[in-house]
Amino acid sequence: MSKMTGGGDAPRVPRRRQSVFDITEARRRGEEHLNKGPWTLAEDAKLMAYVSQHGEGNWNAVQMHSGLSRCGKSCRLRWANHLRPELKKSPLTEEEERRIIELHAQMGNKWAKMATQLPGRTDNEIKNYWNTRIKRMQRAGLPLYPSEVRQRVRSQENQNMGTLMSGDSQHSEISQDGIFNIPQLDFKNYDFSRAHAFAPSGLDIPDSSLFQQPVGPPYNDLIFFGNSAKHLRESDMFYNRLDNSSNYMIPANANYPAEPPLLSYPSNLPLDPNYLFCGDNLHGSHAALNGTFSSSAPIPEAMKPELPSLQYLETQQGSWDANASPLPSLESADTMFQSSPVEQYQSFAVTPASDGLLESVVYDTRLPRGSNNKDSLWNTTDECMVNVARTETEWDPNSPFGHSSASVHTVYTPVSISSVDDPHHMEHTRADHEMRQEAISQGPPHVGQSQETSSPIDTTRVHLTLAKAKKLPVR
DNA sequence: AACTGGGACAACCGCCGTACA
DNA sequence: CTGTACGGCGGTTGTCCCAGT
Repeated sequence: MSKMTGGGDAPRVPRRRQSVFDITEARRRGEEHLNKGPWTLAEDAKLMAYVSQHGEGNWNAVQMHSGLSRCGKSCRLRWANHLRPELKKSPLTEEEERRIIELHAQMGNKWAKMATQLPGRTDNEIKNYWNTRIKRMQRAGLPLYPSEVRQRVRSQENQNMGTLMSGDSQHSEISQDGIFNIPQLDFKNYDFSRAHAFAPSGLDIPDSSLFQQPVGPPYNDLIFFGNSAKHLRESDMFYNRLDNSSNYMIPANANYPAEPPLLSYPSNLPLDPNYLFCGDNLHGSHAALNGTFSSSAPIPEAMKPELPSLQYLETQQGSWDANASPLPSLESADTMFQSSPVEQYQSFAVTPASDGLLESVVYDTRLPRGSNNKDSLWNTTDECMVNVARTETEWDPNSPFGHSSASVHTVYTPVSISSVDDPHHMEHTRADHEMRQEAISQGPPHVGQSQETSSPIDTTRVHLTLAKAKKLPVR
């Protein structure tokens, strides 16, 4: 796997963190005498002795019975992650790595659940592995999931969508959790030791798949773009693909600079899945299909991409309609901004891929100024404004599907089923709106102008999340 | 040799659900 | 029904080690 895993056999000797306050500090501050930071061998011994005598659980009693100066939480964590005898201390095997990816594709950031499928492995271990993987892939501009996974997911999503649209809940893949179940993914043929092998495949989507899906399976092709040009350039294959495939990342009418545009994907970039759907009235889809890239403008709110499992956000019921045009008409750039101000957003975003799958997402493009083509946002501004249909969004760049139940429930405001005309909704979004207006006001003139026009359809954005109802926030 | 960046890992924090008084 | 304690979970941060420059 990586350079560090080789030494996994020799557990690192815990060292005291310099930043954690120690016992004396705690005393000085009059706080309870509870140790923090790395565990010592003596502490481990005490904890193990306690557990062997009293069993697991009742962790808050550990301090009392064993004399450990650790809070119950800390004890539980230490036991669960390090001292349990059944834990594997060896580095993750390739098979385990496969399994993790597979599981993540199925359940998103459900580390604990994933851990139950990987005997001897802890949620923390899996989480760390995944987070490292994300960074690595992002840096290299590679998709998180092997092409096999994406393809399978895509086909599965098509099936799911078909089922959804037909209203045949009996055959739906939706589980009781409100999450789509997808079949086991076969990683047998995937060579994890050669991650670059699938770099091109991440972009290797048949043209036919780009626009012919009535409803874009949200996010199958998750591609990370490094934060820096340096990183992006490291991926020659990716670059070549960029150059050669106008259907992809580059708008057909874009004027290319002498060198390919530099793309990056801010790690905190919020992306709106809505954006990715190919409904007629989804502005985002316009942008996507127009190949419009977004700017690297600062995002008004700090948002983090979260990770996913298979969930569908319904942006518009209509967009799921089979009659919905899979290919939004090409419109002028101005059209892209004609949505309710509430949902105007200075953008970032666009999805290259409009295969509807789109995780292929990218941002922070640097475009040539002074282009000739006025119809192209690319050419009218290098700080492209894209209407992002969102209220609050967290985008999950890690999943082939987009949002996890967690992300869905934490991210999407429950405007569900209500329109923005709803007073409550308006109230909720006012703050956002103000911030966004401020940001938008800095945009190109034509953008601000178009804000005044509100498209009715935009005001009825339904976020139908399939997350557990109990998870939905009550606001 | 020093510096830097990335990876691995450990641990903490905050939130949430559940059990129980 | 309510408040509290506890445990679980996911996100984040801090530290160390190693390799490359």
